[in-house]
Amino acid sequence: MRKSVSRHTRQKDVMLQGLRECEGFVSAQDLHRRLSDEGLNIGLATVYRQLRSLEEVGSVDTIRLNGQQMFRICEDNGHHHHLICERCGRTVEIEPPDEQWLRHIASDHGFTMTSHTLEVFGLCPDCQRRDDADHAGADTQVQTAAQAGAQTVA
Amino acid sequence: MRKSVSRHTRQKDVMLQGLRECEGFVSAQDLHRRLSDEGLNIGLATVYRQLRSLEEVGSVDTIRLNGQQMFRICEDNGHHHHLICERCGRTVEIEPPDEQWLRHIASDHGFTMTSHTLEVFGLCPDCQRRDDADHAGADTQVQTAAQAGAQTVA
DNA sequence: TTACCTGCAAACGCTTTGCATCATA
DNA sequence: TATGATGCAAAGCGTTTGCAGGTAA
Repeated sequence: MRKSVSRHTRQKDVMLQGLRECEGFVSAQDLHRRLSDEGLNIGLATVYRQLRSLEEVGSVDTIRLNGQQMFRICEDNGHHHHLICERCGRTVEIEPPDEQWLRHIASDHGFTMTSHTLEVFGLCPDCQRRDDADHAGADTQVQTAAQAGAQTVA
Repeated sequence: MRKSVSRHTRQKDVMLQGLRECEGFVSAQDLHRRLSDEGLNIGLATVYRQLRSLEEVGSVDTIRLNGQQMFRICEDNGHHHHLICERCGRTVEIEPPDEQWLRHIASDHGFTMTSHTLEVFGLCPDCQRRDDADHAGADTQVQTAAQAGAQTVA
């Protein structure tokens, strides 16, 4: 069993560049489209493969939103959580909750904690403003895509 | 615009019964298979449709695990979170984190919080024991399905 | 020259939908 | 009897994979 060495390719650069240009989380498909629009040709499969390996190494962190996996570059390592705008995907990192507390809760039930997720969804200042403007005109349809999405709990 | 009235059907009963028999979260497919095995015929599409409407009403809560949506009956309303065994899906409800704190964090960044997720993954006592037994034999492959799954952050 | 990486397209798994039929109220 | 619910199969969607050709080292 030989250890394979990762090679440097144009596509990898393109990927990182694309990720860095994003403010918040992007889906694989969006990232691919965005790169294609810039004329930086790269296969969709490659985007997925690259994102997966970046995830494994911990260079991107991911969440699930609207049935898709969303990715965000993350140069620093270490565990953190996000405050996410459910409209535009803009992201702010927030401090982790008290992990000791979580671990404690787990062991109270005989569980050994291995991991946890915490995501806070909301509207960023800009989208809020835009939202208010919209409401001034027509004010039906309160439900947003993200709220309709799976994993979020009110 | 007339309000449509929900009808009582055999399938709905079967669904609820099936859900009640589950200790933790089940996927739609598993639930369907489980019911079929019991001879309670019900279409897969119906299972999905039913789960969706139960979710809308708040009678089930859901999480995402391994790329599937998992469902769990939840007779009480009110927001809560879960401690989930990543091996067998067994679930324990835990108290919500300090929501005021989350809301505060959000507004610190100009966000309006609309929702949040918190899931704690681990091994339940039983699976832990089973795991130890396995390790006594072969002790390779540490990675579990759930750890490899998307939304979990180490 | 080796073997990792890429692109394409086909395959996949979960979920949703169109439509004809069934059955509740 | 009217119309919401169901079942089937097909379609949809995001994601993964097989494979032949490309390319870094």
